[in-house]
Amino acid sequence: MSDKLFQQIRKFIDLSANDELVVNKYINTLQLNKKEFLLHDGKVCNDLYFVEKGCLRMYFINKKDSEQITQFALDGWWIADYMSFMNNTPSNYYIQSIEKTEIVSISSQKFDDLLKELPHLEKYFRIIMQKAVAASQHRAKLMYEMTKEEFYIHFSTSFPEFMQRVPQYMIASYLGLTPEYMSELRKKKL
Amino acid sequence: MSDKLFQQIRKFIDLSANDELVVNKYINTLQLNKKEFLLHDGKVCNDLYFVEKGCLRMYFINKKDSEQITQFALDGWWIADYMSFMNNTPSNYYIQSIEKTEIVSISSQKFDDLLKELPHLEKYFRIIMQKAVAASQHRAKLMYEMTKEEFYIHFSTSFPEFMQRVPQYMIASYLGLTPEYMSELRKKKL
DNA sequence: CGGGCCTTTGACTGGTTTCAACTTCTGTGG
DNA sequence: CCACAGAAGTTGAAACCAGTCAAAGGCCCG
Repeated sequence: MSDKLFQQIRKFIDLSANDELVVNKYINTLQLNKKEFLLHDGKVCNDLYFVEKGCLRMYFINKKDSEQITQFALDGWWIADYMSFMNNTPSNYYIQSIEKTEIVSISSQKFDDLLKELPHLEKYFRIIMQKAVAASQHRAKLMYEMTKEEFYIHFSTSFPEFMQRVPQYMIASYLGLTPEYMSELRKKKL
Repeated sequence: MSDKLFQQIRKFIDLSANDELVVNKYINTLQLNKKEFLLHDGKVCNDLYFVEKGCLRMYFINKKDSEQITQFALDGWWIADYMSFMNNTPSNYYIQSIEKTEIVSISSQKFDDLLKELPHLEKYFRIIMQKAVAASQHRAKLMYEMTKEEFYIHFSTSFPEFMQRVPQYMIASYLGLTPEYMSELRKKKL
């Protein structure tokens, strides 16, 4: 069910068996097949999503009417449009499964209630958010210092298994380059 | 002293006069003149910094031996190299004042101690981090969807007062364009 | 008042995108 | 289980956004 989530929480704070029961009152679990949506443009991002197993992508539609991927979420990652989530404003993003995926979700209302009932979970989420900030600082640095070619090589050597798992055009989009150019880079490196 | 910090904390949680005294045991305040450093390459980022008043920049040295700015921090913002802060690993960044600046700082050790003594501050920091994640999602989206020219126009119209406050070459660096190209864009828009 | 840093200008270059056409893969229905 | 339509990936030519380099001008601060 939501084993990986509890396992992860326990990496950062103590969580009693009873706490676990409490958490279970607030969360939902859902099973997604390939290409199912958790969020789409125009809707408020009412939930935080935790990937138990599988893979999600987050994207928006750019001016040229094509999908621009901004994030992937793999096992053990939380994902949401946080701006929309916090302010209850409509999102411009889509969140969609790339493969069969198990999700734990919690609505913003229940998130508040849960944290009221179990305040020591604040620490877990504070750490998770802190890690997310660290990760985005790191990613921003990479994008500043690397050319597209270097960024592609960096990514493909850092996450070779991931390259197998998702279609090329999605990786190209995430890396901010065209499928055509990525194809050229690929050829060059084989 | 650290008025703005307490004021900000109270926007998100209750903070008693006594809590305030406790916090004061853990934090430091410091006054910086222009161009003083809080962090430099090779050093561990041992503190979180809160800008009471003034302006900081965070940058690293790229392959071409020039400064690449990744973040600014204005009044009311927290800044740190979170990767270095959390893992106690050496940073590749510099954090430096751009003008006369008042800072509140807290070391990672004292940060932990403070949160142990006042656990309900976890909520404040959770929210701060969550906002930081939201902001970086937003920034990433802008960088994906805009050309450099659009990004420059967006930035200069969104923060006109800031444009006056810091040298052009720093803004160019932050926006990821050369001073020469930015100069060209400027001319075009006047 | 002078030196060095910041900004501007213009010519040239190249990394990356765009477009269009072609090939290969994949999944769905008959 | 095969066929075939649409999706994904490749190729090559042309165009362009933005960087590089070099040199001159402006301006701040000691």
